[in-house]
Amino acid sequence: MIDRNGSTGSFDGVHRRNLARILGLAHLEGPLSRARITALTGLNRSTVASLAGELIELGLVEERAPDPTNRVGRPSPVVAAHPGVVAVAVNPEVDAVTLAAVGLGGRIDARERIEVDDLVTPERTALLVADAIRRWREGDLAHARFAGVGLAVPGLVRAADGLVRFAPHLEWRDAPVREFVEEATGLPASVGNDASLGALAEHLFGAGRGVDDLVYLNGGASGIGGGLVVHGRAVGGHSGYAGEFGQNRPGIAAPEDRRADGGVLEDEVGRARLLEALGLRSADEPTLADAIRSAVDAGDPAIAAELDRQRRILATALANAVNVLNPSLVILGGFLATLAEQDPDAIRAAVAAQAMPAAMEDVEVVVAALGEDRLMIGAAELAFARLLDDPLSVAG
Amino acid sequence: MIDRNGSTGSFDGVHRRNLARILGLAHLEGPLSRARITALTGLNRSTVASLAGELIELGLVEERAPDPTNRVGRPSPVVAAHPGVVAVAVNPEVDAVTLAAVGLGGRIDARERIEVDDLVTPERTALLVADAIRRWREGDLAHARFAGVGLAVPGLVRAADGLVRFAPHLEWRDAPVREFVEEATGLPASVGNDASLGALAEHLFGAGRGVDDLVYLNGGASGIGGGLVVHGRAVGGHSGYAGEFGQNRPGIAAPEDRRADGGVLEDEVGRARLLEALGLRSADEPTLADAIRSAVDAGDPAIAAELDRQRRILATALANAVNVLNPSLVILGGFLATLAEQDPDAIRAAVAAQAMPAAMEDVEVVVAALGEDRLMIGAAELAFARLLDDPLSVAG
DNA sequence: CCGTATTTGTTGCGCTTGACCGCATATCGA
DNA sequence: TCGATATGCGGTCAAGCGCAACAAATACGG
Repeated sequence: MIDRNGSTGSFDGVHRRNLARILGLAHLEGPLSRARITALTGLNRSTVASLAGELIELGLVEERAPDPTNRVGRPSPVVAAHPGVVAVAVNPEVDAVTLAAVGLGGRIDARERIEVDDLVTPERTALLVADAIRRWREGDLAHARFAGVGLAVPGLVRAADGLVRFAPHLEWRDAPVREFVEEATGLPASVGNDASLGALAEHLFGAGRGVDDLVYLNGGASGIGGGLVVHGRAVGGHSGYAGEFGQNRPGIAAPEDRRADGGVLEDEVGRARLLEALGLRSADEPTLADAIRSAVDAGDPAIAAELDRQRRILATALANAVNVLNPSLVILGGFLATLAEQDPDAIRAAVAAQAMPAAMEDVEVVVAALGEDRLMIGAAELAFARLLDDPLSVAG
Repeated sequence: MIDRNGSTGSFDGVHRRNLARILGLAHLEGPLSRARITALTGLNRSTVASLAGELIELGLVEERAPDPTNRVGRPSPVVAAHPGVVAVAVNPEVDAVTLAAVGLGGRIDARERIEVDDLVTPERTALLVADAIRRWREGDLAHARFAGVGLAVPGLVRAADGLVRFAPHLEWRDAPVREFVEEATGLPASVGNDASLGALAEHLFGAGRGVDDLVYLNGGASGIGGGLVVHGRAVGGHSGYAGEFGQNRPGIAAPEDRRADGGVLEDEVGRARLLEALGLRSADEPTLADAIRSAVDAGDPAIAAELDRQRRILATALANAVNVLNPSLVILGGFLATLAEQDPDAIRAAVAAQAMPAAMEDVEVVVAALGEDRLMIGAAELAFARLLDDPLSVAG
């Protein structure tokens, strides 16, 4: 109740937390010397040595010969996450299921995109995952240790049990996909919302590294999702549904900017309206971005007006978020990144015009950095969570 | 950098944290038996006894004879926050400065409201505080230990150094009021935004007790402010300006509902427009509430329409917050509470109509519980923060 | 090529602290 | 009055981290 962390307040708790801190550093910061770990954690040299040794015995990290560092003094061994520890990341989508084996540190060891004709069911997703793991185990990843499976699902996921409450495009409703995957693979599985996991990935490994308060918005084919980081932690909310910016209703200053009566953000700001303005039927992300660039370069007034309109409305939604959350960073992904890249200062200026000046002082608006690996890395993080939180939990 | 808490990860850290946990329990839960502390913390009986003894020696808690508990077994001594430990809470406002001496546990030992004719300056505020402390020290609180001063300021407060960036109604701009108070009183001082501190108080002692994810909105004379609690912690944002709901621009579905062109939430939803609909010039909070009740009971259509209009717009703003933060509780204070109490289910229904159904499942909308003491308790919490975080920091 | 300064790993020791155990004590019910 | 239950208290134990001394590995200067 008050006690957050099992055995906090006891020696065991200290030990576990210190192990977790070192493993976390190896995971997030990449390979780093024991000396650097000592500096970053404030622990004693001897303590770091002993903890690192314990992590080595657990098979979670390995020590390499020191990097040649042109500095005086005895060189310090480099501690790195063990390459044999991998998580399975899964992203079921309308047209395909993407799977990846992701190592600690965010290294992607294998990646597959399995196209599907019909909508994939939760049961079939589980089978595809089990099948991929079997193939990987017979191939390059024969000696890998699979820590678990993380699923990034485009829909609402209940945090308590990983139940997919509703994924409109997949037509999943109250789908216990976590249990299906655990049964099919024998591995622990976790489920999260795709945009929230994207936010997590950008926070840990992308444009939001080291930023403790950020807002992430992603424009996908199916709408606008997002995620928050507050106090350096991803925000799930009470049930795990936090971050649904697409369902917000921002103010629309000019009535002629409104397209959908009583509509929400993703009715007004969306790929479909951009495609329409371009006269295209459909396009994937890079194609759309190229088409927009060409049209703007050619001086097409229709696309310029539509871009401006969407930017204005997006800016109001972002200003609302800035006022409430006072982040230091706003990250835009998907077609929202395209919207922003087209005129990098325009978005920030439009937000600044509507948000409190003080809150805007330290806000940067940037484009997401991780590209298509984002969801795989976020999903893997979910699968690694238990291990990173308590490395001893995997001890045999 | 990684290490949040000074000496976390060492024995000293464990000891300090355990002391802080017990003091925190006595502070937040009120007097409680050693047995209950043992149960709540998971610490060993002997450990609790030793830690409690240490806190007694520090003069922070005291032990009383056991409460008569009609149960078998040896009765357990009751641990309570020491009544002699107090914080000074200050709330400078346009017409008056309110001061209070608040004990651990939220008990208010003294309270003064000093009316001012002209706007109070930061310098004068500091003198008023020092003066009040002097009087208290000569009176009932002769033996009290003043832990510090907490100021709840109606304006933007920079978290890093407590600088009041801008308090429009007080006409303070970049006011180093914290330093003024520290110089005048010789006590450590902290400054926070009034609405954020109200949210903190409601979270710790009011309608939001035990709730880890909540949104608080307060309607004051000067506008709408608010605060958030995420992961059980108050949200300040990067610079401390978080919670400014009043500056948001929610969608307004019916154009005829709009009153201010290009206005923000507090231009549309405000006391002034309620007073106008009632034909009143000014009124304090209870008077306004009474007037609204009477008018509604009398079937006044103008006030009913205005209440409905404000509720609709407020509901959109709340729905936006619910979608993004997925709280389990929304707390309304000030005239927003009046707005809600008038028709308790109407607000929730209006929010539910515009927020995601799943996110609304577990949301309760309630009225603030603490009344006029809210800001004093929140400000005192600020002053107690250091002590509660590390009880040993006050050791001589 | 060698000595010195610098940095870091290693080792053993000691301190701190919470868990555990046994016994004394306090209350209630029979 | 006695047994059952639950707690307090003191002592002992075990575990983990810091510390200090020593050893090892590197750069630099002569």
